[in-house]
Amino acid sequence: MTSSLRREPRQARSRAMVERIVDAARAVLAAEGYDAFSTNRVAAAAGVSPGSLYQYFPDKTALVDVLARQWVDRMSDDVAGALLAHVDAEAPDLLRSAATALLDAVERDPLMLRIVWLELPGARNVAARDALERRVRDVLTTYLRLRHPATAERADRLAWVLVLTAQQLTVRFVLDPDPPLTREQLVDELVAVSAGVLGVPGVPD
Amino acid sequence: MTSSLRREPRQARSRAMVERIVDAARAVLAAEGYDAFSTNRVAAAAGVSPGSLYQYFPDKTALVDVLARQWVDRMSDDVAGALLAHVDAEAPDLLRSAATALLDAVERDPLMLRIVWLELPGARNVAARDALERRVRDVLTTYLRLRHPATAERADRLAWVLVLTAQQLTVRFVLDPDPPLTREQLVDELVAVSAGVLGVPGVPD
DNA sequence: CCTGGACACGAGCGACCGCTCGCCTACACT
DNA sequence: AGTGTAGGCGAGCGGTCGCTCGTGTCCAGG
Repeated sequence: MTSSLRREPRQARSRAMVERIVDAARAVLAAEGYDAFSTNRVAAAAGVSPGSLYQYFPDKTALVDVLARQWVDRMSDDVAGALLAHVDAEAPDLLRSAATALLDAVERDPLMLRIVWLELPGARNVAARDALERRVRDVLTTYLRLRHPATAERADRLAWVLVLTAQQLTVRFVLDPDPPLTREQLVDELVAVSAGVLGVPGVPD
Repeated sequence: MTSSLRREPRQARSRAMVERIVDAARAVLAAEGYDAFSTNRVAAAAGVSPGSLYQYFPDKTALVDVLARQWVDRMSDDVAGALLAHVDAEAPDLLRSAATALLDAVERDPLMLRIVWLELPGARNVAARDALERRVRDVLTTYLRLRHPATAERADRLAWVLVLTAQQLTVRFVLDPDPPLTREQLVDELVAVSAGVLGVPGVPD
């Protein structure tokens, strides 16, 4: 991966400094929102001078990009891994496992979720979410082609619908301070939606 | 409704000025994004001095709020009206009509949709979307209780799921410059999702 | 001990922002 | 014409921001 750093930190001390800056950046963002996210503020929070910050990050957006990329990578690893772990199950068990795993992944870091989803300004926000969606959608499309050949020729459409739907419901559930349903109810609804789209039986009810 | 204007414009000339400012604000936002949306820039685009702008708007956010509120009002009128217009149909015709009407409404002003969804900064963005969602969800909840009494006790949950899902799919479809499905296919998927959640037959296939 | 260069520092530059306020014009009314 | 006033005007204020660059520090190699 090409680095977005201005100068590659070669010594342990330099790498520690970059890490301190990134951690401080995440802390400022989480605690005070994007409005307070100025480079001077981040440098101060890291106990570092603005000049030092700019030895390693070419500009402010590079710093945001590092945070967003870290989050997207971890999040998509979680989700993709969770889906692949249940590949061998049969529907509707598969759907239920996948829904639960997805919800677990989304719930793991609500602070950064809120930041990436709601705080980052337009362009960065969209880029991060797109990267996450594409990764998850690719995994799902591949799975559908392999394990659900009946829907093969519309696998890309189905993956688009399922990813956007499941993402929206889980994210909003986690971000909602007072959600109108419980975790278990949400999983039920996720199963119902997926079953409806896939044309497989969800709950025999 | 309480006005967010600093001074209520009483004469025709004043009202025309407010309108010019609001129109210019929308134009700047649409053409150059929120980064270029400075009060000086808007005033210049309206052919008006910054001082005049601040005779009617107490601060910058008030101007954004007017734009957002106009959009939310029109959008939610469209959606709620479209839903109520098909109240008498039977599923799955009802679902198909509702899905089509929803898509029509969302497609009506893609420019402002993009602005409210992607450009406005966090807080304003969320407030506008919340207002829209609540309005549509209320209509849907009422409908479900009346016409779908079998699901009455979970009507609020169902409305939450349906509104978020349909909203996400339609909005993303409209904003996506190269969507992976056609309009007709999207309507089909909306019907399938809704049918799955409601537990009614969607397409007899 | 001397020296050179990598690195960290932080005051501050230049630009732009939201917003104000004293001035001036235009018009209603005498 | 004279005059009071509502309202439009725009230079510019106070402040913040992203970012720079001259200076100082520290340490490795001779």
